Amino acid sequence: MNAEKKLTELKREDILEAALQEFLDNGFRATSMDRIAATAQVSKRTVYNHFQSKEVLFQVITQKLCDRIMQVSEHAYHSDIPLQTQLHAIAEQEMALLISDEFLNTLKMITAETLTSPELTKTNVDDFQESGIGVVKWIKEATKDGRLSVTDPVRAGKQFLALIEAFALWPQLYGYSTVPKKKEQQEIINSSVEMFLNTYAAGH
Amino acid sequence: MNAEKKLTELKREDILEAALQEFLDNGFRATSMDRIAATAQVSKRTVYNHFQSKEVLFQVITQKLCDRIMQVSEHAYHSDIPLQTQLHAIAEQEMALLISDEFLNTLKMITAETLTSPELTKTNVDDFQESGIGVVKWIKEATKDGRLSVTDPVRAGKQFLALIEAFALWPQLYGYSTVPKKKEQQEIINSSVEMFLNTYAAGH
DNA sequence: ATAAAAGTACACTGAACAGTTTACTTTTTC
DNA sequence: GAAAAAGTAAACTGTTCAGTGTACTTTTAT
Repeated sequence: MNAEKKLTELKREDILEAALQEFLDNGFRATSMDRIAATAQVSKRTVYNHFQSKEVLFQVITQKLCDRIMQVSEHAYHSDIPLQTQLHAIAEQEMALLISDEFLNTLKMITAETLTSPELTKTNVDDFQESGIGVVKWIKEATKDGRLSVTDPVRAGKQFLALIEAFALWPQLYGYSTVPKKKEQQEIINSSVEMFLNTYAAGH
Repeated sequence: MNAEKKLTELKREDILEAALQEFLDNGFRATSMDRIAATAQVSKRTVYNHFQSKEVLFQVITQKLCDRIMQVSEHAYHSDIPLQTQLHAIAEQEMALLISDEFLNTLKMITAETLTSPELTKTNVDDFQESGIGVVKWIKEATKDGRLSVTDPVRAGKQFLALIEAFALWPQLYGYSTVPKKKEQQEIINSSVEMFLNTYAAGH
């Protein structure tokens, strides 16, 4: 018996790590099980001993990635702090997530697979869909507190995030723009907060 | 000689039509040249006589699609019509494009290929990138006319479009929402116009 | 009418790749 | 230390598919 971990456990981790790398780099179709085995320095048979099929391996990996990334950002509402300040913090947190390599690479992979074989990524897309929930909750609380005037909090939340994603997500997904610099990030956030409050702050 | 068109021209069109159908339905990778030939009712050799390779055929087709779809929507500025009215019309036109089957299917295909083989769709993505230009021009004119107060027209344009795309594009791309109903479309447009003018109309 | 151009059918090459089988070795467990 | 569990290497099956070669027929141009 090994003082550390069992061999079979180590092998499993090697496979997961290699597959993660390969899938992120090349996507599902373009990644071969032979290559995963080689990268993991493991025989192909061992890969199949741990994972029934390429599909299963892919799903295990994307689920892990989504779990790690999709800690639905909760944004505590504070009745004693200016809305502008709070929204600024929310925007910064959301943007930090969007521009992280980890998030973008995962989204790229899942997007590609969603558009070619939706079944493969069903649960992952469901995860992404729920990402805006934290903001919506914050908006509801600020509304209940009388400081926002919002009739459709889900729509308002989507709008706020859309203003950020337009600069910090979609252009990067398509590769026609790189991650905005710090100064530009601040401008985007300021402008988004301003637009949101101009429309939704209570008392005009 | 034929009174109509030469056979070779007809064949070429049959191939393009079949390939368009197959690529839109199944994407680049999942479409085989054998299948295109069968659908076009043409021998595979003929396909290769007209198009050097699968890549070339794909690029010809995506370029045609983009040309048809990307008639950069020009929006004439009228100094004698309320901005709200004009923006409403602009939003309606943009939304009509986004929710059209033709646009969405093309975007799905090009997105999928962009994320797996960027070289294959380079020029297409460049096209999409320019799509917001019409709105930006309108904003510049309204600003010059003193009715908008906008320091960064490109950013303002992206923001306006983002507010629409958040409801009428991205959810449909990922398949977690269907095209909004007429009534919902109007609400989205009204809200987008309102947000935009609340921030950018001249004189607060 | 005839030569050149284009099309057809179909067999073929060569590569990639998911997943299996086999015969053997190493690690773990009791 | 022996049985069972896990790993290994490598060959193999079966399939898909881009692209070619060939021998033949149809269309078009002059």
